[in-house]
Order: sequence, then structure tokens, then C-alpha cells
Amino acid sequence: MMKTDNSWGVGKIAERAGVKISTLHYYEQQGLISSVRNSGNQRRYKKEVLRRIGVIKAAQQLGISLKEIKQALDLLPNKRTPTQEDWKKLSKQWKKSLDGRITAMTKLRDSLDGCIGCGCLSMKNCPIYNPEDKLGKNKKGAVILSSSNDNE
Amino acid sequence: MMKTDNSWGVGKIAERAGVKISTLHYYEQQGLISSVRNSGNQRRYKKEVLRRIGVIKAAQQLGISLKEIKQALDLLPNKRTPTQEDWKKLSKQWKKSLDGRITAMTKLRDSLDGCIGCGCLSMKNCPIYNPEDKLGKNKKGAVILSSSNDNE
DNA sequence: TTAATACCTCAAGTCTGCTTGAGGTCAAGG
DNA sequence: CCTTGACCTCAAGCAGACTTGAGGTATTAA
Repeated sequence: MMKTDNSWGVGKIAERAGVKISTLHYYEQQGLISSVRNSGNQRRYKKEVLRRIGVIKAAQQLGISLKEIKQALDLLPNKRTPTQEDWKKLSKQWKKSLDGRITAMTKLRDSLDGCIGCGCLSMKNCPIYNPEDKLGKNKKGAVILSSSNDNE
Repeated sequence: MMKTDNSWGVGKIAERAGVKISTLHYYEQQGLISSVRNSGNQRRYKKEVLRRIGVIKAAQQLGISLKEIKQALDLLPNKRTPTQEDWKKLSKQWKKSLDGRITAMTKLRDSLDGCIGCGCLSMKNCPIYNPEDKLGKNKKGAVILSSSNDNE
């Protein structure tokens, strides 16, 4: 259809990746993916971009923001599409983050068990509302679910 | 200070709940909490609102949206502040939701383990990008992390 | 050749959960 | 009485992740 040489147009990529064209535009604008232009200024993608989009989507499933994803991808030499090796590294890193989130949520769930028993929910003592007694320390309200958001 | 009869002003409540005044305004506007006005049109809260705010904050920690929280609270007779009994019910319900999320994330993490081994990430076969083979069925992309979002 | 698609850019809109600011009112202390 | 400080309302702004729309160009099938 719109396949020239070895690359695909944005529509085809969008279809195969299961995202909208506008999403691809957006990702490109955010520096998450890249393309080259043909003579008529239309985007041409190498098919490897599909894997890259896959990485992005997978990371999002893990609750990782585009910003963090970009940071991780930018660490790859040449900003290339992750190879299997790279992907393994990313996987491991993100797995840790995921582990953290799961741990936090599990704690929360177990606290809920306690609360189901006691019916408590005092602002000061409730283990859920005030998980690690953070409130008393930093007065920002405990932010337990984002265990890896120290930036900014 | 600004305590009349048995109620508190917005500033006091905000302080004790650890949220901003604007947040209370916002919650009220969204129908999550309520107040009465004194002769000078200033908000007066019953101290029970603190528990209600606690419930809201706790639920948010669990990743539940304000919309869902409101739905749950609205189910309570008289839209009253949850009693211990009510709270137990809500806790149980939300615990289920949380269980679901944890399960999903755990699956994801385990899939990551697999991927670490194989380095795969094909759009069609990757267990992470396409967890339950949803993509093929509904072409909307798998939305695995929000296991209780069937509305709309 | 021509009509139908497919693409392009840039601006603005959407949704969530709040925050900030402007301009004005109310309450309490000296 | 008068000055703070606590409140009020309404409008607008912000961040994140996109989507939608308008107006215009390219490509392609017939």
C-alpha cells in the first residue's frame, strides 16, 4: 500500500501497534520514537519501531510514566531501539519498580484487613491513610503508591 | 478559634486532615463531602467529616478514582459518613479491587521474568503488551491495570 | 486525469485532581 | 475603629497523555 523500500507509513504502523496515528505523532514529538521522511514529507518507519512501541506500552502497563520511559530509553547507546540485551536490562529495572509497587499495595491490602476488623479510620492512627507515619514527618500526606518518584 | 457550637471552620479541618483548603472546596463541589454555612456564609463542618476524608484518602491510596469513591459513598443510606459497619463493607469491596490490581501486576511482573529470559517483545505474542490476548478481541489495546473500569 | 484516501501541521480540546489568583466579605483583637 | 487574617466565589491554570479539527498536500486506484 504505502510501503516503499523497507519502511511503513504511519497508518500501517498505527494499525499494527494498535494505537492511533495521533499517538505516534505524539510519541515522536515527545522524542520516544523517530521516523524519517520521504520525498513528500510523509513519515516512514523502520519496522523496529513496533518493538519500541511495545516497550513503551509494556512500561505503561507497569505504571511507568512516559517521562520515565523516555529516560530509560535515552540511556540506551545511540538511542536505538532496544536489542534483546537492552530489553533485558530495562525489564530488570522495571521489574524492581513493579516489585516495589506490589509490595506497597500488598501492605495496604493487609492494612485493610486490619481495618475491616477494627473499623477504625482515624487520621492519625490509620495504617492506610497514614501508612508509614509520613504525615507527621513531611506534612505532605503519605504517597505510598509511587515508590519511585523522587524527581522534581 | 473559629469554632462555634460543635463544628469547625475549613482551615481547621484542612489542617487536621492534612489537605489544602482548596481540596476541601473541590471535594465539596464534587459532592464527596458537605458542610453547612454559618450566618456569614462560612463553611462549618461536623468533625465526622474527618473520617470521611480519611476514607477518601485511603481509597485514593488504593488507586480508586474520586468518581468511584463517590459512587461507593453514595450507596450508603442517607449519604452519611460511613459508620464502622459501612467502612467494613467499603473496605472489603475495595480490598477486592486491590486484590485484583495486585494479581494483575504480579502477572505482569512474572511475565517480565519470562521476557528477561527471552528478550521478546512482539506486539502479538508478548504476554506483557498483550496480556490476555485482548488486543485480538477488542482492538482497543489491553487495559490490564484497571481491572474494575467497565463503566462508560 | 481525477476522485478518494492517506498524510501533514498546528492549535485547541478532553479528562482528572487539584492549585492559584483576583477581588471582595467576615470576624476578632488592640 | 480599624487592621489583620480567615473565608468566600468564580475563573483560569497545570500536568500527563492523548484526541480532535481545520485547512492543505501526497499518493494511488480506476
